[in-house]
Amino acid sequence: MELNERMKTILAAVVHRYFTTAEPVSSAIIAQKYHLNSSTATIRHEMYLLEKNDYLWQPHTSSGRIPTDKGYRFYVDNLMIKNYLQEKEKREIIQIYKKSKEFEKAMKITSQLLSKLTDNIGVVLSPIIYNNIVKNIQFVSLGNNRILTVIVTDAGLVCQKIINVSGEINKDRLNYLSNFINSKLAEKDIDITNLNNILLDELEKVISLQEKFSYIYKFLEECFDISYSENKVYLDGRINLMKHPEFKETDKLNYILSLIEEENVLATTIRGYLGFGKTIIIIGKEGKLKEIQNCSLVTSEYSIKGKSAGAIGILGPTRMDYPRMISITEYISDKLSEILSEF
Amino acid sequence: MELNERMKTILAAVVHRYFTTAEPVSSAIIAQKYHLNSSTATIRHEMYLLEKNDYLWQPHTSSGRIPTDKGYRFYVDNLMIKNYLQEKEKREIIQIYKKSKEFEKAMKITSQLLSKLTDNIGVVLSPIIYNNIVKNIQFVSLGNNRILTVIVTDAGLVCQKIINVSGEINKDRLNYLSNFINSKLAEKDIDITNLNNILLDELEKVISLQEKFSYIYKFLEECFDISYSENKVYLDGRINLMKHPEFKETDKLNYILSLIEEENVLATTIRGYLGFGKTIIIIGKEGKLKEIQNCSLVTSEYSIKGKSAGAIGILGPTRMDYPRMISITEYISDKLSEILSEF
DNA sequence: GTTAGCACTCTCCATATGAGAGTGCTAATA
DNA sequence: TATTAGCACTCTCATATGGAGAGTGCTAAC
Repeated sequence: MELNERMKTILAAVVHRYFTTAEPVSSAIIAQKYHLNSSTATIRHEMYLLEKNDYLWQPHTSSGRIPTDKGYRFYVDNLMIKNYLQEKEKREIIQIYKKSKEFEKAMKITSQLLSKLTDNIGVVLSPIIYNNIVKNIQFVSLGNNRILTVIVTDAGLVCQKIINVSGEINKDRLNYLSNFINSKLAEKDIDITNLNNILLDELEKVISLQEKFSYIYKFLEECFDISYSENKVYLDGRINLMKHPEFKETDKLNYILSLIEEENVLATTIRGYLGFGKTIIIIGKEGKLKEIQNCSLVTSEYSIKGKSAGAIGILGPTRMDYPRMISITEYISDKLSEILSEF
Repeated sequence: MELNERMKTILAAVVHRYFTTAEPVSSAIIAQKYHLNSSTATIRHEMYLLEKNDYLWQPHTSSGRIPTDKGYRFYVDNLMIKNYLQEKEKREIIQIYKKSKEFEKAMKITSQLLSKLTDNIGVVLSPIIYNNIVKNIQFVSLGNNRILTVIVTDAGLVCQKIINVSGEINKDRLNYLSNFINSKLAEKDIDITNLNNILLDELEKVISLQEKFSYIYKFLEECFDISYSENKVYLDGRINLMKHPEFKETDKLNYILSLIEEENVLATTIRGYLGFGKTIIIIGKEGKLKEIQNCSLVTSEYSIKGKSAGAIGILGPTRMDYPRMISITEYISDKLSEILSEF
């Protein structure tokens, strides 16, 4: 069924009013506050039709209406008016980012900003570096048979890993190995997923058979292991959920937070939406995770030097101010892209 | 007033029963379950005296009794029977720690273990390195005028920091500087707080006046800045609070969690108790933070190679199984000490 | 010093009641 | 045909009421 103009106006009004008050919206309120030139009876009739078509629902007969997931979806896709952050807000965000001279800090600040500005949960996925070309690998001997391996990629990402070796590696040998590796990296572009394949092959040509079966080879294998690129998740503002009346009951809250505590599940879900567009909005049951079926997720990709690197997002009740959530998420992801590209 | 034996037994019984059921404890229950050879009337009389002396209180006349902070304190100091973890539990903990080949992971696992085993919030403070002697400082050039500085201490702690330099530093010069610094470090023991004082003085003798006023000197200053030793806090199990009936009401929960979200406040508080003994127990209002006045904190120091390095702890309602909380916290802090010492 | 007995207090739960908000339906109207 | 006024009906929510049950405090007796 095609919605007529009045129905669209009413739907938008219900979404807006419900977001504002968190109470079912009555026909009278719409007539009063949204200046439709129709009587409550007419509005009621339209609402009845909207309900029959699954855009609205009632908690019980004789109560006002609440948007369904479908209602929200229609609103987001067709009715919502894009919101732009005020210049003042933008300046404040930039100001806060000035403190982040460091990668970890930038991630943390981002999740804090998201949660503070939206009163929801802020989520930041650390950059994935799979598609990054490795520019340089260095070894730093820390003593006690520990070696710090530092990998620098073309996008400027730095990955570190301390490796415990089961025997001593001579300093000169370590230097030789690192020089050899870096000369190979200079010769051809190798991305981080292929380190193991390509470099170990090359190294086999220059290391002795004895070394090949010793801890030195084991060490090299561990160096090139892609588990560098840990899926780190930065979460902030879990408490914010409690501000929303839909989570007044501790059970519901508990249910959601149990998912949140398992940071990885949420991260994997968000990664699953990567590549489908700059900003993705998942409303209620559209998502697969049953713990957050009365929540919506607004995610936005960020990039480093033009390469898509990760995503940030906010998680809150389906009853949210979508235009604002989207503008905040997008603006922050743009800023984060800029900052990470400068690092 | 000196408590007689029966009063002590009754107090211990009330603490135990109240911990188990979270309901005010009646005289009848104590007579039944704790095999005192006295009638309920007698027990009631003793409870009346305990209440008059501030060891117990009643939510209302004609309800059972609940321990006060003073009651818990007396129980912890005088009545409680030390609890030892079962061998099976110890093995499980050791098993889980086997996954932690890495510093960050060890910290995270520790906070998870604490929260899972105690059903409370697990807190882990990262090691402070102030009293550590610096063994070695290395510079790794990352390109784009970024230099990774790695400091290794005698306890084996590794601190890293990426520094953005405002101009290029010649590779040989960087090598010279690092060699010079390391030779000085070998000559005398310098702890991390004194890096700035001692090394900059020494360096002034070997760098040119031009360098002294350039970005190179600035870089060195930043290298030796002790902000390396960031007070990182690992928190786990915020949801656990909700399992406890005392936090059923969202307001109370909110109040506490607002503190928890400010990780640093909690960290600073715990640091404040460092040095007063291996295990410190703060019950209810004994603590200064008003947000957690109906909570108790059990903290235990851990060390690295015999040097006190930091603390772990659990935070939960004052109504907790103190003997078990203590044994878990202590056992885990010992294991953590071992693991960090091996790194 | 201890205890049986009992009146008294307070909570908690189920039930009842009425006001208020909002709808659905119908018949009248433009 | 679309819109609207009017009204009966439904459901929630806040408040009041009463009775059962748990537990105490007190007193008198042992």
